Amino acid sequence: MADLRITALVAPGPAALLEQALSKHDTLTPKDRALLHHLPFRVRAYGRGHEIIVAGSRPSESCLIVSGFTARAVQFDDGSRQLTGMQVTGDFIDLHAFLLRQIDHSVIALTPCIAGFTPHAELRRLVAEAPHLTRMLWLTTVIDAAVQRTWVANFARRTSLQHLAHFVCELYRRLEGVGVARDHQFDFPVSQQQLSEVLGLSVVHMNRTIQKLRRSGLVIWKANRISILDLKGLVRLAAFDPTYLSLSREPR
Amino acid sequence: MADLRITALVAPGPAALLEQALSKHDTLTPKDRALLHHLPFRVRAYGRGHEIIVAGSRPSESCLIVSGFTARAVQFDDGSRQLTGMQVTGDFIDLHAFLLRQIDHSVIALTPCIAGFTPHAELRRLVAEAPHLTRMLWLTTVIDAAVQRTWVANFARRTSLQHLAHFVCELYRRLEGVGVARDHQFDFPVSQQQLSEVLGLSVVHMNRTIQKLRRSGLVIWKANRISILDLKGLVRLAAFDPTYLSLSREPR
DNA sequence: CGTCAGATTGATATTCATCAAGATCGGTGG
DNA sequence: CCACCGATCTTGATGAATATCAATCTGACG
Repeated sequence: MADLRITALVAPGPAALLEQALSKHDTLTPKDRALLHHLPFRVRAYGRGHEIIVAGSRPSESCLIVSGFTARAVQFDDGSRQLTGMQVTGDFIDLHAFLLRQIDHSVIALTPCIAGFTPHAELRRLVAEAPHLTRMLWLTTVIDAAVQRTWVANFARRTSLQHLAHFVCELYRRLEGVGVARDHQFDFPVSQQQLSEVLGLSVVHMNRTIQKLRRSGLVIWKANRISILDLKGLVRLAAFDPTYLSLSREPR
Repeated sequence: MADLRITALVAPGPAALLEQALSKHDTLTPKDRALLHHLPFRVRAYGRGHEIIVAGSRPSESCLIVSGFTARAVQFDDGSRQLTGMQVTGDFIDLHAFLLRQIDHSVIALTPCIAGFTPHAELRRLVAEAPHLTRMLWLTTVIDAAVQRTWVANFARRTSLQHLAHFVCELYRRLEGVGVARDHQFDFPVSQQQLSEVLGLSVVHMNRTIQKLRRSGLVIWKANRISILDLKGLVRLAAFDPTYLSLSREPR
């Protein structure tokens, strides 16, 4: 609890993070920014492996990641699960439930996480009053979908090595955008077991694919830290084209 | 051209289809319906294989499918492509471009298609004036994303037979919802080549997987028509749970 | 009847899952 | 300090799933 309070003082709060994230896509008016900063956020911390959003539930709040790595999880009958996407600092991960009502998947904390929650009633007010901000929030869900489209293509047509390389490229770009990665390096405290659930591989094959990527000399990956030595080479290997992340600032 | 005019007379127009599609998720007010029917739609026909939306372009209109099957396509450098989703009658497939500006993928006609286009300026007006309708349109993009999440899970964790079975289940549910399928049957004039691009398999393996599904006795699949003999069995094989399609009508 | 696209079959190579067994490392109690 | 433990990472061996290559078959249609 003491921990939490300190973090809240040192790091930007949910509203500031959201402002930063949205600003990557379009310029916000002073009125937009004011509205964002009036959104009330309840902040909560989660331990590794905890369920932040429970599949099948009907939340009355939507959730924004303040720090840590989370993943969307689809449960199977046999108890196994597939992680279908990763979210990082600044991602407003749960606008879905605002519209879906009943949420079809879980969101779990891959690492210790801090999340902020804001009531659907507030979002509803925003939609009624602030068309531009509404489009911006809508945009984040559409980009989320674009990322998933890319993931489908990766699963279907790329080798495991290319898939992993693409994953690293995407992660770096997204983390860089929120200031969590720089100089081609970032912390990635996610186990190979967890990563295998993201990439849909067995743990053994995940391990061998990571080793292959290491031997390629494009990255150094050890002790929960990834350093990209040759970003151009990695991008070429992954056939990574960041268009789908919509990282240009333009009128929306 | 004559063909097109006849179709427009016989079949429901874009606005009526959109009304029907949105009504699956929530009750529309008379005002909502009036606004929808005031949306101007430009209607156009496409031949098999034609590109309805071109990747990288910046459309000024958004597109709704009036009839036929379309797919989103991600192009690779080597000229091959992966189809990352299928759209059917009533799907407002291109709300994305309204927000993304530059569209990151193509949409192609898998069969002869009719599409309706409405200007972004009209949608923008709608967002400013009709909060409920805005949420409903937003909802359709979020459901689209939910479908893609499910696809990721299918690619990652299911056998090709289960994947195919899941695809048939989803397709039937969606076609049934817009009145294009009934009595556990529907036309599906898509070649195995095209389907292999959807499921991410080689054509040969696609063919063998279809044969396996036929031999299971759960479906009859010939001459571009699919008849589901044992829907329960197919659902069990596919582990199909339609929650992600959000087909319940409730306040959104 | 010839042609062509689509569907099918057989043979072989590659990728990946699975099972089983170490190796490494940080932490913990004696 | 050391022995032990559990979690994580790594390695080897084997079989199943899938891609690839090369034919052949089928039906629609001019």
